[in-house]
Parts: sequence; structure tokens; C-alpha cells
Amino acid sequence: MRQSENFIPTLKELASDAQIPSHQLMLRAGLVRQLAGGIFSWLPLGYRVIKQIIEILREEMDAIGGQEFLLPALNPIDLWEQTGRVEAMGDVMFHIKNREGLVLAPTHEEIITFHARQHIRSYRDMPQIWYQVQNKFRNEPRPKSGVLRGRQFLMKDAYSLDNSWEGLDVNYMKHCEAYKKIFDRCNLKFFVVGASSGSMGGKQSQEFMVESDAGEDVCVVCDNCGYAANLEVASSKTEPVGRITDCPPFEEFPTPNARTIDDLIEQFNLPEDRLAKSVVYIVNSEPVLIFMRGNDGLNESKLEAVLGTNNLRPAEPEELAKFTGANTGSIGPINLKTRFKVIADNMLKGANGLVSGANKDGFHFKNIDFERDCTIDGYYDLRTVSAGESCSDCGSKLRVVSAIELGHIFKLGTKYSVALGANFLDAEGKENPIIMGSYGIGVERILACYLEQHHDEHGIIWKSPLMPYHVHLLPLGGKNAEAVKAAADKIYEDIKNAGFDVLIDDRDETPGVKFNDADLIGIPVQIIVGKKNLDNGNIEVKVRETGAREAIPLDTVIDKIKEFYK
RNA sequence: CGGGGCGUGGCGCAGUCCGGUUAGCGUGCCUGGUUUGGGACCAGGAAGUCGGAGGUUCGAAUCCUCUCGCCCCGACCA
Repeated sequence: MRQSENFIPTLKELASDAQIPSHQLMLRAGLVRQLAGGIFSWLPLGYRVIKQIIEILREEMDAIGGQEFLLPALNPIDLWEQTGRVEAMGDVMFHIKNREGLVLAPTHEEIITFHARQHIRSYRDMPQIWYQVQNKFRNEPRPKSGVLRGRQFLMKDAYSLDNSWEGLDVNYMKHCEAYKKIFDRCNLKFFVVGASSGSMGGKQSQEFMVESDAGEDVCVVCDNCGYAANLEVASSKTEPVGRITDCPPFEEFPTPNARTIDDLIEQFNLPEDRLAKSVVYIVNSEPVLIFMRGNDGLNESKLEAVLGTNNLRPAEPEELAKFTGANTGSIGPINLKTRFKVIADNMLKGANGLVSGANKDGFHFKNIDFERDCTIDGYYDLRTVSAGESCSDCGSKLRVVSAIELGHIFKLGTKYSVALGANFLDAEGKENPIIMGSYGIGVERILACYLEQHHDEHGIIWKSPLMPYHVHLLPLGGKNAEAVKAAADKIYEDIKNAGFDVLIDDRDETPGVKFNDADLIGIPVQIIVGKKNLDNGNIEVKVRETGAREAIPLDTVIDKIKEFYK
């Protein structure tokens, strides 16, 4: 392509709006322009890369037996009502205003299940892997970081249909392996974490993550053994509080100036792990009292998983007094004003010698024995892992890092097939719900993560196969540069004929402008045609990544390019 | 939804607190000329409802009220 005829609007200056490198580079190199909050237009150069990414996705999905669909973005709302997701999605789902009963699809489990219900009748019709690359619409409350969180974005979403749980396991593993190949081929450094299924429902899920300060997820990673988990589900090697031998009857003592765990530790010289911190949540309108060890943080995602609902919130001060009889800082397991559900973190399982609130402002109990003195309805893993704790697999120190979620795979099970009545007959002639999996990759996020990982102070550094062009040809003009122009045009045709995509900067610009734009756009190989080298029958080859330059004879250019891309 | 910031030629910004000729600067763009190995130079030129509406005033980019949009932090997030 001739740059003089192409729309590649590079920018020297940037608005301060763009904060992260990938966003800045996308704008500066002319890959993308913003239309509105969380809504972007892909420009020709950027779209070439997007198409390249989609091609890789197709190849790897086809390789595991996937069949490509194109499902509509405009969906009948009744399907979504049948699975309860109109309510579950809430404001995230876009509703069409002037046509009753239509919504914009935020994902496609319902539509896939609808088509499965139409035609999958026998166990012999499965397994199936159905996928598509398509726009998703989500009314994000706050879009941010360029294309990383948008209101409209491209997703490769895939769904597996199986007649057995073993079949689901096989398809899940196939996707896991395919995803690793995809991200490897895109030259991304990533890691896989165990994750929460959230409101998608389902039994098991894993996320494919890229470590980045721009990320919105928090993950726990062990650099020694490779353990990695989303903070929502992460655990560490932490010893439970356990029992002490001498625990006299519980006893009230005044604590007028202690409202926090730290106050108690400071004022009464108490060991942190013998303190039972109480937290009250309102879960589906009912109070639940939760005990945590000392200053351990309660993890709301874990709490949601344990209680099987995402309808929960911390209790308001008035509610605390109403249910417990005390305010924050004095709530405990004994003498609660009303009887309600009480659970505790595994760290406190069967523990004694504990200190907790007396449900009377300004007083605590000591020598509490959870087994002897209280009714605890259940012990669960509810604590949030912190950096520096030991890995439960190998004992090494854990790191806590921010990460961008590139992909997510779920074992859905039968949630959608049951809700929509997508059943099949098994070998015994018995009707069963189809067993499903769901697998998603954010297409633009691949590009954004790539840019986060591959750039320098001059711009983007593309690596095969994501580059928009193989070769950037830079004839350095000038008035008496007819020879340069002729030679460059010849090389341009030769490179094209050799099967490479080449961009020629035939604009009437000074060398500095061309060099800077070329480094910014970041095509892997630059071929520079200048008068001095040409007089000796040479041209110069520059590798963008290393900056290495080399003058080589004109007639060896094609071989050089072939060698680079072999 | 709460908190903060911003909106002025295509792009990036100053001017706003303290109202007063013709609203500036950089860059880009157009014409002519000189230049051509790391964002060239000279001369001339086009281009702005100062986000929008209403108000105060002799007079508003500037003050007041309302409103729309964008960015950041938090809440939320399949």
C-alpha cells in the first residue's frame, strides 16, 4: 500500500485523556479513534491487526473442531427473562427503547441454547463446539483505559454442548489448550488462574491473565511453583488459630475506647489471632454475622459463593443495633439481641480463648470458646489472601498483582439448558439437559495487552504475526531523487510479488518525519532507500525491535525479508 | 451513583480567579519558493456559534443558574 493514499493519521501530541501506554499508542499510531465514552472506531491500520488476531482465533478454534457462527446482537428479551438474566444483568444490559421486547446482547449463552434446543435431540448429536467473533454490548457504568473496558467490544465467544460431564471436561480442556496456543502465538506473557464463575453460574472456571498495572483484576501468584488464582478464590498456607489448653469460662470486660481490632491489641496487649472480628452483612434482606480472625479481610466474592447469592451488602449502623444490640466494635457471638445466621472463617474453626464483642457497647468477652459457648452455623474459607503469605503448594512467598483478563472459560453445566428446556435423549431413551461450557476472549484486549508488553519510547514494536504489514519501505526523497524513487518503486513491486505486505512511505516528507512515523507505527522491518547507499548499489535494512541497521546489496532484499520471516 | 478535573480553529494548549479594543500560542492545513539520513526554513493565506440553554450587565470565553459530553478515583462489573 502507498502511504500517500492511505489513512494513517499519526499524532505528535496526545490529549491527557489517554493514561496507559496501550491507549496512547493506539491513538498516536492511528490504530483507533474514540467516538464516545467506551465506544471506538478501528481505523484501517488497527483493523488490519484486529483481522490478524481474529484469523489466529479462527485457526485455533477450528483446530479443536469449532464451527463458526454469526449470531445477532439484537435479541428477544423473553429468552433472557427465561434464564433470569434480565434481572441478573440489571443496568449492564442495553434495552431498545422504541421497540418493545428487544435488547442488545451482552453475551450469547441464551441464543446458543435456543438453537441447541431447536435441533439437538439425541446424544448422538453431540459433542458440538459453536463459536463466533462478534460485538458485545454492555452498558458499563464507567468505561476506562481505552479499549480495555468499553460499552461495545469484540468478543470471540465459544460454547460447548455435551451429553456427559466427562465430555464437558474434554471440551473444557480443549479450550484451555487452544487459548494457551492463541496467546502464545500473539506473543503475550500471560498466566492462568482459577477464578470465580460469578453470575455466569457453573462449576469451574479459569481466567487467562496478563499482569499489568492497568488491570482491574487482582491475582495471587507464586513465582516458584506457578500457583496462580484470582483473589476472589485464592488461598494460602495459613495455620488455623486452633485451641489452647487452658480456657476458663468467658468473662465480660470493659473496653470503652476500643472500636477496632488494632485498638484492642494496643490497649489490652492481646494477641491478634485470638481476636474474633465480627462483620454483619445483609444477605437477601436477612442478617448474617461473620467472624474473621484478627484483621483478616473478608472476601465478598467468597462470601457470595458460600451463600449462593450476589445480593448482599454490609449492614447499616441502625441494622447492627437492631439485630445485635450493639454498634460496630462491640459485636460478638454471645448474647445477640436476635438469633440469626452466624458463620466463621476456617481460621477460627473450633477455636477457643477468643476475644470478641459482648453485644453491649463498650464491652467485650474474653475466653470465648466457639465450640462451648456459641452456635456457629458453618466454617468456610472467607479470608482475603495478602501479599507475602506462603503458597499452600510450595511455601514460597506469594505476590499479589493487578492483571487484565484476556479470556475466561467456564464449565456452565446445565443452568441454561434447564432454564430453556434444551434436552436430549440418552442411549436409554431418557431425557436429559444438555451439558454446556462457555469460553470467551476479548479481541481488542489482546491488542491492548500486546501494546502494553511490546513498545519502547519511540512507539510500537510489532512482532510476527500481529504486524499490520511485513515491511515498511522508506524512500528518502528530495528534489533530485528520481533514482531513489525508481529504485524504491522497483523494490516495492518485488516485495509485493514475493508475497509480503508492504507499506511504502511515498509521502513528500522529510526523512525525520518518515523515520519517526515508521518507529511509531512499528512495522518489524524497515527498508530505507537513500541516495548515498543507492550510489553503491545498496539499501539499508533496519529491524524495529533491536534498532539494528545493515546496508545490503539491492538484489538481496527479498532474501533478507524471507530470512526475517522464515 | 459519590468525589475530583476538563470542554476555546483539525489536533495540543493559554486566557476564566479580578468582565472591557479585532480571542491568542504551538502544531497541522492551503499557495509560492528554498530544502531532504532522525519530527526543515522563508513569505503569504484560510480556518473559532469559546460544549449547549437561560440569566446578570452598557458590555460575558470570563459572573450566576440549569444542562450535555469527556477523563480520573471510588462504588459496580457476565
